[in-house]
Amino acid sequence: MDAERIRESLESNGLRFTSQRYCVMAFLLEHAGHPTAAEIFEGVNRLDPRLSRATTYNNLRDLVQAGLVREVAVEGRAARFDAKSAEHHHFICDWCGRVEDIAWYPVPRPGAASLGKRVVRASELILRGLCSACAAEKASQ
Amino acid sequence: MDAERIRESLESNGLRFTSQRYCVMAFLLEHAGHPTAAEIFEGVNRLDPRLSRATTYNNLRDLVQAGLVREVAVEGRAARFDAKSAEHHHFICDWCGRVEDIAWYPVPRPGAASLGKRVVRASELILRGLCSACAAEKASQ
DNA sequence: ATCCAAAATTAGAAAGAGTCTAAGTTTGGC
DNA sequence: GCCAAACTTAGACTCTTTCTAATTTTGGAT
Repeated sequence: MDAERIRESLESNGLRFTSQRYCVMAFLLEHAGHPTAAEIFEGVNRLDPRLSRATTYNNLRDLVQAGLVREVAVEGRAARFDAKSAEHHHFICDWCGRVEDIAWYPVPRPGAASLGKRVVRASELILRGLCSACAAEKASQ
Repeated sequence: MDAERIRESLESNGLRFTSQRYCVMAFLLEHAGHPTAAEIFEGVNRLDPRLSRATTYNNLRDLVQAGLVREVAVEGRAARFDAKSAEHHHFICDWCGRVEDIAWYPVPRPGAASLGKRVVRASELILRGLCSACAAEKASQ
């Protein structure tokens, strides 16, 4: 996704194209490893100090609302972010908190009976366990 | 699950049976609405002031590790807790953050190829959208 | 029953993550 | 170029959770 594509995505969602917004989105596209807000702030701010912490959070919130970015809450740790590209599932490491993508495959949604009057917008499958690095470390101990 | 059953569950996981631990577990069994740590602390502490905030968190951590309690991280909000009983999925309201149970049905796990050397301990399906209260409120506006 | 070490609990301080405020700056339509 | 709305900012603040160091409780061994 180049700058023009990002501009279009933002504007079609009623968001202005600002230098800061662009940098946050570009950082997420270049760093697919699910960075935290703090990592995004540091990464962008190091290259271009015209980005504050508050704006990092504001822009992440706006990008999530616009559907361009996905947020993954991890128990007891900072949330992680993900530029939405191809559909995929997530794996969360119990030990180090790392979030990894798992190739997408279809998962059935529940029937209307068990949903009642709820309005379902999205469904996601989360796998938990040990990432390969942590599994190796545990095995060698 | 009565006191004796709770005692056995705790001891078979190497946890001592303490008054505080019991109260936290009992509170979760009686309040299936996925309370937050703060709600559990207030609820138990009101009846029996011999429970501190730190112990609430310590016990929740221990109970989760022992597999008796499930923790649900919600983006931008306090985690919610759940005494593990019958298997079920979760619905999280985008608007109010409420967590609700969805009747269980089997969900396929990914093939070994897409897992690599990861060790998968659990998988969970999370549905997102508006709970019936929030959906009704939105519709009436 | 009593003693002991390990486990658990406590209050309060501190850390970490995220939000808010009020003032200043940028954006894009006119 | 002008203007209002949108955006950004620094830093204070809130909320959730963890840590610390001292005290208490627990259950096994006498």
